[in-house]
Amino acid sequence: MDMTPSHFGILPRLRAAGLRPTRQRAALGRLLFDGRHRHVTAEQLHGEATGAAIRVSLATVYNTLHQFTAAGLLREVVVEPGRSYFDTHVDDHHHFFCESTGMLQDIPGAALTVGQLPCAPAGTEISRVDVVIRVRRQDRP
Amino acid sequence: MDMTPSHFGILPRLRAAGLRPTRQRAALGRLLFDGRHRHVTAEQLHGEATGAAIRVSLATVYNTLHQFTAAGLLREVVVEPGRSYFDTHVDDHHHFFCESTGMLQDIPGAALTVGQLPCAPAGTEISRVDVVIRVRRQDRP
DNA sequence: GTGATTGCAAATCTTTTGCACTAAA
DNA sequence: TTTAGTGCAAAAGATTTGCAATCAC
Repeated sequence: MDMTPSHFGILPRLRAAGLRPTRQRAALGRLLFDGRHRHVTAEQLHGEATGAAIRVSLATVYNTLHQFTAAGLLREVVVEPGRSYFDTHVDDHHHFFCESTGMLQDIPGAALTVGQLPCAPAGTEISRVDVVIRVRRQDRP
Repeated sequence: MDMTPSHFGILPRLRAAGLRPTRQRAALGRLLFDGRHRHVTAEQLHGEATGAAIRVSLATVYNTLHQFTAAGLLREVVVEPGRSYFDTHVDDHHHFFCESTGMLQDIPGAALTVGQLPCAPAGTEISRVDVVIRVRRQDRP
């Protein structure tokens, strides 16, 4: 798991991914890869950029998130209909999703084990196994 | 796992769930609970109804699917951003999702085991564990 | 310069809502 | 009757797309 802050490496990292290091991509990359594991929606990231006085259109945020995902820098997590989360942690791991707050949280790799896996249907191969543990706040249901 | 065809029992079943057995609900119920385990989107079900000469508006299909879900007759499965599937199989089980075709498929209960489960974050309790095995067609990637 | 990238606004797609109308009890 | 349920069309969100302007190389 690479937790290296990419402040200083975002440009080469974009180049390595075949993405031209534009002002917008670099700025969004710096927001995203700050060394923490983050789960953001396009709307959230756009808000952060705006708050940081970075001028980016929402459409570009969407495009960039998908380009980063295709390049393997991000991973898309689907837990709610009509809203996509992007995870800066791309290694194999799973998630808690709080239905009360909409908060997404990594499950430490070792804390969850998937035992026996079934065979994929004929003619298909497994591309990924996603486990989502849905939780609810006990106090306000 | 109750595989009883509900052709003859849909009206009492709706009443038991506190839902007035209207023409539309009964018709959609008959399409859904035919003894198979089905995974449908609102759009698909609306198409089926139309094809079967059942006049229902798409809005009513959405309302009905959510009412059935709230009543425990259906279960909502989220695997794609911007599209909800409803599963007529409400017992504990997991899914294959084919990214190539958008097809959803039940995983037989015994074929998948989740081993060690982590504790839920403080102040929360587990409401459900969803496992989605994403697969891709080998021939056309 | 040249082709990739961006911004904007409009378009698209799924889902929800408001409200007058209809039908179950 | 009385109240829940329905249809329609409009609204709401999230995401995408078309195209001219802009930027990296």
